[in-house]
Amino acid sequence: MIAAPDRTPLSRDFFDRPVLEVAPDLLGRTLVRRTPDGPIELRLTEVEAYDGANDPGSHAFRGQTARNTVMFGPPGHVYVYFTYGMWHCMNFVCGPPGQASGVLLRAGEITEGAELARKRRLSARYDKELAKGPARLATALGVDRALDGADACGPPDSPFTILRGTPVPADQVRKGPRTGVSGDGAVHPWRFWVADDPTVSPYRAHTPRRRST
DNA sequence: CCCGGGATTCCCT
DNA sequence: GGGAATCCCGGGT
Repeated sequence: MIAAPDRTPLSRDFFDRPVLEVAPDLLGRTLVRRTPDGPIELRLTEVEAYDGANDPGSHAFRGQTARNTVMFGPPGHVYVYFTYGMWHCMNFVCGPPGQASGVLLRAGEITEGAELARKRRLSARYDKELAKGPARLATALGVDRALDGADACGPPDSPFTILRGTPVPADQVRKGPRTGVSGDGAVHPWRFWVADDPTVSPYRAHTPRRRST
């Protein structure tokens, strides 16, 4: 028998801790995303920590701007950014206001509403690829900048709710270098994933692009 | 499977 | 101006 995931919401205090504690603790949790067409649920399998102003890999490293304002606010809210001209990615803000830490949601398993996720991810050959990678995850859940700042610890009809789910035992948590991060920010092993999970995204070291003239 | 190149727009310098 | 917390497709092995 496998115990059913715990559908109690996580409290805001869960996120009001050092980001390196929160990130591995998020593995196995259930994110509910309520779309106009119905709910989609995701079991988190891969995340990355970004440690505020101390972290050269963080969007908060150079201080507060219009884009990253939500990172400097209270924990438990969602920071959504747009990147590479095409994609959105989402984070949970961690630590007290001003800390500007966050956890990037890199991959997960769709456990409810797969038919809704498939409509947004037409290139996915298998369901395990629906949310395999941070931009794929955001696409599958219908997340864009309009949801920047949404509260994942708010009322039960909100766009997001994060549930206790089934936390992953420490001996099944793996860690390694962050994906896609360049320069000094690449050295930290702040990517966390569930051992042997088929929905975890493949590691690709950062490769600088040439520019066309 | 692995690797390399192109897409496409916003943000900060 | 130039890079970006990425993805997809095509070609080779």
